[in-house]
Amino acid sequence: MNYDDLANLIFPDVVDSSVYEEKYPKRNLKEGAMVTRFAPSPTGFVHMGSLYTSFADIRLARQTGGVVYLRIEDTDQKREVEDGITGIINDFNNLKIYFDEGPTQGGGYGPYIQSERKDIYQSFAKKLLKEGKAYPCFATEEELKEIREIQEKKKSRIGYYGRWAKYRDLPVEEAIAKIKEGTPYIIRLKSPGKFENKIVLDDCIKGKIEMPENDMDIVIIKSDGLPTYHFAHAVDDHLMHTTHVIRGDEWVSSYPIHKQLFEVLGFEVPKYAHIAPLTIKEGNTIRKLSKRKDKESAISFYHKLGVPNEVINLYIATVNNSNFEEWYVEHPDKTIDDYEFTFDKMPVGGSLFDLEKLQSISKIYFSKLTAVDIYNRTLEYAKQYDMEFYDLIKDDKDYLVALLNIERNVERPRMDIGSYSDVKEQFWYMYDELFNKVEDPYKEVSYPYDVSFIKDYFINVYREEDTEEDWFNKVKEYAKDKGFAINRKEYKENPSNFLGNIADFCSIIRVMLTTSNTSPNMYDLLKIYGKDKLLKRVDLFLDSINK
RNA sequence: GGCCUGUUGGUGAAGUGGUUAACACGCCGCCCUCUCAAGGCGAUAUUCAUGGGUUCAAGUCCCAUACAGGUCACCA
Repeated sequence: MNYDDLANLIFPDVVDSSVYEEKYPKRNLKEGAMVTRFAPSPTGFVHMGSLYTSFADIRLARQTGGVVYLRIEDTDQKREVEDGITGIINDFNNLKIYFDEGPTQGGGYGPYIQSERKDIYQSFAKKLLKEGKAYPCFATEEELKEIREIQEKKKSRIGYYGRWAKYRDLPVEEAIAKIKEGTPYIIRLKSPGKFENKIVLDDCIKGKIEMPENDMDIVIIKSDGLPTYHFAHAVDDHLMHTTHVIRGDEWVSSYPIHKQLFEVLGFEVPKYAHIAPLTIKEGNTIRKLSKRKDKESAISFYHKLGVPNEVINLYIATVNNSNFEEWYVEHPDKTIDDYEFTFDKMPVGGSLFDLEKLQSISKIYFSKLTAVDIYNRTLEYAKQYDMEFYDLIKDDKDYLVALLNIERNVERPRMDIGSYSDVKEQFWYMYDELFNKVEDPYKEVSYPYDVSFIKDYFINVYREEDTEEDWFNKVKEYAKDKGFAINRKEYKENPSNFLGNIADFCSIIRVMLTTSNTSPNMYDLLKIYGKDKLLKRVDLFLDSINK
């Protein structure tokens, strides 16, 4: 009896691994081209964290003329979520993020879903079995628990290794006999490593990290016949010819296992880049952004808010490469695709997720769009999230476009819109349907003097056809007549001589129309709103504050 | 507990032995201005976690301590 017998008993119907080596030849790419992959497990939807990692995968592959593919890691059937796979694929499609190869588009190195690669993993497991580099382990759950308890008591390292690995040196005959009896088992690696030895991970982002060599006899094939993450990683990334494994840094500590697995299998070890996660502050503790706990993690959160995908992308680019933001400001006409991302500019520690920063990026983004563009996108957004607003704007494009154009086509446009929902927020008062719904819109407003003259102003002075200059001259003239100072200095010198200054006068008009002390350029607002409606609003205003 | 990583202003951060310690967000002040936003000017770190050391020179290198994070599954 020898290892071959054991291997054939366990995997009788599996082809030789050399078949796969031939089937998946080295990729024909130019020097320096990176092959990367994004490899999620299908446990839910695409979230900020996935986007963050996949961003690096995609950018780096594209900018080196390489290949980026999507691989679904569904070897844990317990965690399986209904529609997990299609969910992820749809999310990426909706975000207009495309991979060169993957479950839907195919490619020469598939299948791209791990559960469909069972035979491949088993073939390589059989190879290791034959070579005596792996073995069946019959330890029961209780046995493993017992080992751990003893280890804890003795304060030694926890795990299945060395002398604790009781089935490691079980004679082949006995193993075969046990299997024939029907004893349940799994396949473990017979680790050739020693804990005392040091290995070095030369990480593309974090630099050199020294770690002890792996000596754990880790599981490679589970009782359901599927591989563990570690084993699948080695086999897949070898066969798919990944050059750079880009993944979350929670994997750093399993690097010794992975390096050993590649070596035992006779594979070339790929390069690794461990990305620090996006983190969030909860009270005083900082933790990884969680797709379960944090609303900011869900892409739908931004969609509901009306933040465009491009902005999410810009934010991710900003966090991903420390120099991107500065570059982007200096090159306003360029896009993310023009920037060259590098590993050494990626953050080593975790970066705190900052919604405020995202909003600021969004405002800059919006300030570069045309009014028509914003209108169209807002319409689309409102159709999905705000039917009331949709109905108001769908048939009167010109009106909203005119509003959006206020102070837009200038060298330094306004930056007060950071999302599609901000559009309504910004201009709601320009829609009587919305305004009339507000109960007592002027309840915070009061004046130390009678402002009834404002009606007179609108009836007798205000004219829609005036130019901005004429309009303001008339405002000044009128305000002066009513006892307001028309220049700031004059007022500052002698405030008691006046009812207020010109700003106070304008504020009455502004508050009347918008209920607020802040708004875009008033001349434009008044003109767009229209004199007839203004006269009605004035009545409403005066009635309300004179109550 | 073992192994690994990180700690620079209110926040995110640049920084790889010699700089006035970038930049961005925020906040504050002034200017401009009908308001706000934008813009302009300026302020915002006596302690680059703490303590030692190496060096002519240390945020940058070494050691210790503290704190934070990751990881030690038939989960990925």
